[in-house]
Amino acid sequence: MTTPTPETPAPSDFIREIIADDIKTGKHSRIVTRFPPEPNGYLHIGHAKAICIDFGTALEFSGECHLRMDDTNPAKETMEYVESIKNDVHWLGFDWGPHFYFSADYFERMVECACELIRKGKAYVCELTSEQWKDYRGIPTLPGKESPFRNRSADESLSLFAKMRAGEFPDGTLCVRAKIDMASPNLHMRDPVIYRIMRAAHYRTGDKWCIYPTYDYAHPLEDAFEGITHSLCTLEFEVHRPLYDWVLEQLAIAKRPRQIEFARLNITYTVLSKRKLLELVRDGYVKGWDDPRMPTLAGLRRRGYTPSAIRSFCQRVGVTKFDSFTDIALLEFCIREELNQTAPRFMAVLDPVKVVIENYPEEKVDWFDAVNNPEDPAAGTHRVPFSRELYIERADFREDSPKKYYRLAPGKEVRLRYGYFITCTGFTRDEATGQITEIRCTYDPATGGGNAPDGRKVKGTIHWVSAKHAVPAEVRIYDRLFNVEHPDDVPEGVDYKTNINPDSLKIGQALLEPELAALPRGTRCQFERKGYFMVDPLDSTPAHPVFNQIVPLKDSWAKAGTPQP
RNA sequence: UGCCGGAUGGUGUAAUGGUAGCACAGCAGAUUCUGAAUCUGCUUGUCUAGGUUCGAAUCCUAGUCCGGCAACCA
Repeated sequence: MTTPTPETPAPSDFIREIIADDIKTGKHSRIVTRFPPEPNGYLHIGHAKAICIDFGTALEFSGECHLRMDDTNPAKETMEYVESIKNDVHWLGFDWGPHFYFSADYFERMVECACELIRKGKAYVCELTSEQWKDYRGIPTLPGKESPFRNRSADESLSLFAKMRAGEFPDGTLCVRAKIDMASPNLHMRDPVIYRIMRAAHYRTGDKWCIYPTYDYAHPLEDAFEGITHSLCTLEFEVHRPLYDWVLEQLAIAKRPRQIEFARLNITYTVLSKRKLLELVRDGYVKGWDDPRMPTLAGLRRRGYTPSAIRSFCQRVGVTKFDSFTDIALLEFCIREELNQTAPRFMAVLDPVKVVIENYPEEKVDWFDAVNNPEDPAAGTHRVPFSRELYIERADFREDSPKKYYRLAPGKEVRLRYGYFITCTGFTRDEATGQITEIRCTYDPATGGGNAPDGRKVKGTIHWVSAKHAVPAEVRIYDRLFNVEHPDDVPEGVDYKTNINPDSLKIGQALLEPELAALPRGTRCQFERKGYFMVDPLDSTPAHPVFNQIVPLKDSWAKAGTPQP
């Protein structure tokens, strides 16, 4: 198994403590974990947490982690999902080596185990319909009653089970139940179904089977077959643990894996349920599983998130049994933290307004050196052209000039980054729309490159592009998909989709400095003073560059509630 | 009114009977050719009530609140 470089020294948590203890006491000499997704959807950031726990702990303890498709329900599973899962786990930075498995490959062994349970009097074929079963099962506060088929002979059950497998009964008629305890306060122990009849083509086994094991029965077996030592899963399986243990006990399996549960990830302003994500894709609320607004790994990847930033996030989130809600600001922090160190800087104007430098010659062009990354001197510099007509950000000019405002305004001087100091001498406005159409300035020829020989300071530095060198590009500005912290938190009868943010995608035309327009697909960079962007890996072409905003830069000026003086 | 689990600042997470710490967020200031980054400082917390103890977030008792569980889903 290969490893991503650890972001920080190994964290500790209650699961790692258990494992460390198991090694110390000699219970296990080598640990084996597994990540067992059902291939019925794309992996999302919640899975990333589980992957980091499953693969991460195995790695730290020099063990191994298996990737297993938990495909016991053919109705919802497809090969497309299998491929996407493998791709995403790999992309995140983890490697399962030769340990890639399918539950479906264990079906034969599982049937043998079921027969053994029947022979031992621990399971039986039941003919109650699921409707009827509701009465027998009882409710949490009252015990259930036993199925009339519960005490039929093992031989009879065995024979019926064989016929079930042979396809002699319609879907949903007979089933195999574990014989446990109809009075158990834990509903999962009231003779749960372990095999059901379901005629559905399985993406891996085709039409070979018409009976399929249920999760509760299959999972402990798969874990045992693979020699898993620690079976890590989310909290909702906690009440299933007695059943997990029961199955392994009845079959007298010597080396029994231990199931340990941790809290699943929740993040503000997003939903992390496969059902809902599928709905967003299927009903066109987003443009696919890899829509950059989606919390799927495919979406985050397309957006420009890095595997290491996601791993860093998962580590910062921690591992506990407390059902928590993590602030999406933490995820944004993680990607900014990394990109600040690694992303080259360029200038791009997203909402352009023209500036004319009145005292700058018509045909002249200056080429200035721009630092690629102030955090990394080794990244070098690149050249940026300056000429008489420029574009600056509309928001970097105001007619009035409130206190603490140090961008461009009539009579005020600012620095054009890496260029000259300019002073605004006037502007024209379209009277019909009220929009500023052109800003007039003069420049100080002594300030080339952005430094004043007389040592005078300007408080404001703004970015710009030379009009005649500017390259137009499409920019996609993404915002959170939901406009409330807890999109799922809706009153009875209200759908979570009413919380969808209608402005989660804004497409604009930006003007880029020439070098920026030449970056290859998939390149991450910073638009100075705006944010981190990535050249879209699919849609961008040299003739039509497309940039996705990964995350904006923090903006304390905007936060100060600025627009108002 | 059943079973299982959980409760530490706004959020997430440490402290395993001995000074409640870290991160994110927020707020101030310094610095800055990115109102970014960086640096400094600050605000805010042990669910409640009893008990054990020299000493309790931690142990005990009783409550309160929150989450999960009644698919032939996983």
